[in-house]
Amino acid sequence: MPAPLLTRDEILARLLEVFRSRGYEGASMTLISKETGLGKASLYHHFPGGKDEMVAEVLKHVDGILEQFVIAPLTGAGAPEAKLNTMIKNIDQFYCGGEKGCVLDSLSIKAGSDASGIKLKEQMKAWIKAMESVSKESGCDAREARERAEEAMASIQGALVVARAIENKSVFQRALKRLPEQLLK
Amino acid sequence: MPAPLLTRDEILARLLEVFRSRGYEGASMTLISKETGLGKASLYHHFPGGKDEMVAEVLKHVDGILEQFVIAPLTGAGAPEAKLNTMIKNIDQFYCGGEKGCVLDSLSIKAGSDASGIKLKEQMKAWIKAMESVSKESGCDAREARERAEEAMASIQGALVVARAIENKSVFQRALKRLPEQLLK
DNA sequence: GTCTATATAATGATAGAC
DNA sequence: GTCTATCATTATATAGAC
Repeated sequence: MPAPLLTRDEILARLLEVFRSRGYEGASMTLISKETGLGKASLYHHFPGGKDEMVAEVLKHVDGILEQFVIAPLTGAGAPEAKLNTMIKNIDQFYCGGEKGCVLDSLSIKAGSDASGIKLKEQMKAWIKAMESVSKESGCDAREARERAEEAMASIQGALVVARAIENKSVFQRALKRLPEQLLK
Repeated sequence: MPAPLLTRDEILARLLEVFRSRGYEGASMTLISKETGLGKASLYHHFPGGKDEMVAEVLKHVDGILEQFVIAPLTGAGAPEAKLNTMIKNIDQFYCGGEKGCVLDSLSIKAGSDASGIKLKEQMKAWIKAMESVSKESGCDAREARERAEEAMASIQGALVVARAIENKSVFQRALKRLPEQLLK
């Protein structure tokens, strides 16, 4: 009985990288095997439901990242501007300064209204809601805070798309820099 | 010798829909056959190079759409605000008010630095450049116009991503509404 | 130019040894 | 828990009739 080569968290972290760079259909079992270093049989041992279960577990893993990098910083104590700056620093790191794409975008192509589609929707809404709350704290009324948060989410996602497409990370960096004025009154 | 069921332009229009909704890997020949109404053998008659050639031809077709809906309106005669409003009306129609995604995003997952990747990059740059020119016309200096245009591109792309993810087209509508103040001095 | 039928390759998934 | 070997299915692509 060989010892596990990777912890479950390490496996999920690598799966996340494969899915966000290749999408659902582009992430073949052969590629997943290569990128994780695990044989196909090992992967099916960990995820008997195959790719669908991998996606489901990766999205649960993303729940944790979202909580740690976005929700907790934004909903804790402190001044709105300071809390927002923490989130900005975190997502700059998570997206490698704009080099890497967002899994909520990559996986949304395959996702219809199935389980993963619902999950993706919930996660983006949770992110928006957290930004909405700091916007309210800064003095925006309910509707304005909501709209500013949705626009901020679009700025982040759009900057990632454009940065990848034209291979220029500065677009993402400027989007991050504009977030405070975009969200706070 | 049966008569052609579809014109080449109609075929390309349908292929564009398949690729922008499913991405490269998600668009299987079986699905493409279903969505275009053409048998696989017919598809290979029109595109001997298979899916790669389809993508290449679809992107050439997108050149025309881009020229007609974006480049020509923005670089022709007229006041910057009027020209921009024409583009906004055009892309609102092309993306069905935010219902449909952008093929430059959907296909960017498969595209590395191959031919299609280079083409996607060129097309998004051409779009940005056209918006940059109206920004300059409105009084922005070179650098500011460039940055505003990149941010406008990110606004459009991001709004499409968010609108699809949270199933709320109003995000895209508001992004369109903000484009004039975003681009023009 | 389109069709049916088929060849060939890659895919997701499993069995059984260790 | 991981491996090699293999299965069944689906994929891309082609041949040849009409």
